[in-house]
Amino acid sequence: MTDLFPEKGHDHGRCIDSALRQAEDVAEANNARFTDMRRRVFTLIWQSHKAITAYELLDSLQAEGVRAQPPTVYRALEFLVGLGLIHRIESLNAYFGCDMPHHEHLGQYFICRNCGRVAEAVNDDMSSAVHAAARAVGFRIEATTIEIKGLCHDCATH
Amino acid sequence: MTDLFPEKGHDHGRCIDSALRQAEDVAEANNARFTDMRRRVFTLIWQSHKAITAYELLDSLQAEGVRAQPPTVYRALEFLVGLGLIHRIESLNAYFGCDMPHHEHLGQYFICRNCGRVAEAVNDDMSSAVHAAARAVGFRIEATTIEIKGLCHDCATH
DNA sequence: GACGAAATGATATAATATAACACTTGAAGA
DNA sequence: TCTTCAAGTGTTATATTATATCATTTCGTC
Ligand SMILES: [Zn+2]
Ligand SMILES: [Zn+2]
Ligand SMILES: [Zn+2]
Ligand SMILES: [Zn+2]
Repeated sequence: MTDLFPEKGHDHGRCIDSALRQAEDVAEANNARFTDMRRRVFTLIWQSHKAITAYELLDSLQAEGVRAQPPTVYRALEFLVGLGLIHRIESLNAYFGCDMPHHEHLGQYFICRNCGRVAEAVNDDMSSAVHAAARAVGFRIEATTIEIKGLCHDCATH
Repeated sequence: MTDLFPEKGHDHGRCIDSALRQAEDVAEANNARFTDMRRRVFTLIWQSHKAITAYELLDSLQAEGVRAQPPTVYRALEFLVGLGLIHRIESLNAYFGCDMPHHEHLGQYFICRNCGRVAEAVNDDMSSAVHAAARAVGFRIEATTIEIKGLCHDCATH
C-alpha cells in the first residue's frame, strides 16, 4: 500500500524548493508574473502539507513584517488558484499547494481530521465514475469538488 | 437518459408534501422534535429545488413576520443536517432538501450553474471508486463531499 | 523618460458563522 | 397536578471569511 501522504521524516525543504521551481516554470509558461507577494503567499502555503486559511496567511505575512490586508491575500490566492499552483478545499475554506501544477487535472483531496494534512490524488477510476454518472443523466460537467475526510494511514494506525 | 432533475412542469406542491411527511417520519423515528421553527426552515428550503443560504432563509423568515436571528436559523439547519433531512453544499455555503432521508447515504450533488437547481445522486460506482481509492492508500473515510458543477440537461440543450 | 496595464495599498463593508447567557417550553416522573 | 430539568429558542455580541472601490505603485514597452 502506497501512502499518498508524505513520510514522517521527509525533507520538507525539498518539497518547498520543488514547488517553487515548478511554480516559476508554470508562471513563465503562462506569461504570468510570479511577484514577490505571490511568492510569499505561495511559500507560506507550502510551509506544511496542511491546508491554510486566508486569514492564517494574513497573520503570517503580518508576523513577517509585511503590511498586508485581506485583499492582498485574496488576490494572491486568486492568482495561484487560477494557475493551478494551489487548490482550494471548499469544506475547509482553506488552500493548499499542488505538487503537479504542470498538467491540468481534476484532483480528489484526502483530508486527515487528526493531523490536518491534505493529499491530492488524481484517480482515473474516481474521475471516470463521476463523468459516467454525469453522462448518464445528461449533465455537462464544468468543475468537480471531491473531498474525502477521515484518518490518514498514519493516524489510523498509531 | 433519465434526468435527475425534476421535470419542468412538475407539481412541486407534491414534492413539498412528500418531503414534510418523510421528515416527520424520520424525526419521529429518531425521537427528535420537529418543532415549528424547524418545520418553517425546512419548508422554506423546500420552496425550490435550489440550494438556499442561511441568510436567505433568515430573510424569508423575517418577511413572514417571524422574529429570527442568525443562531435560530443555524440551529434549525444543524438539526436538519444532523437528521439527514437536508444536505449542505460546501461549495455554495448553502442547503437543500434531501428527498430520501430514510436511508443513510453518501450522496453526490449535481449543481446547475444556470438554473441553480441541485440534484442528489446516490451512485454506487462513484462511491465505490472513492472507497477503493481510499483503501488503496490506507485512508479511513469518515465523510465525503462530492459536488459536480456544470449544466443540467435542460440548460445544456435549450 | 513617458505611457499604460497590471499589481498592490488602503479603507470600508458584505456575507457567513458561532459564543454566551437569559428565557421559555414541553416531556417525564413524583 | 405539580415539579423538574433538559431541550429549544431569544437576544446580543462577535468571530470568520470574502469582496467592492478607489488611490498609488510597479514594470514592461515604446
Ligand atoms: Zn513535504
Ligand atoms: Zn493524519
Ligand atoms: Zn419539486
Ligand atoms: Zn439547469
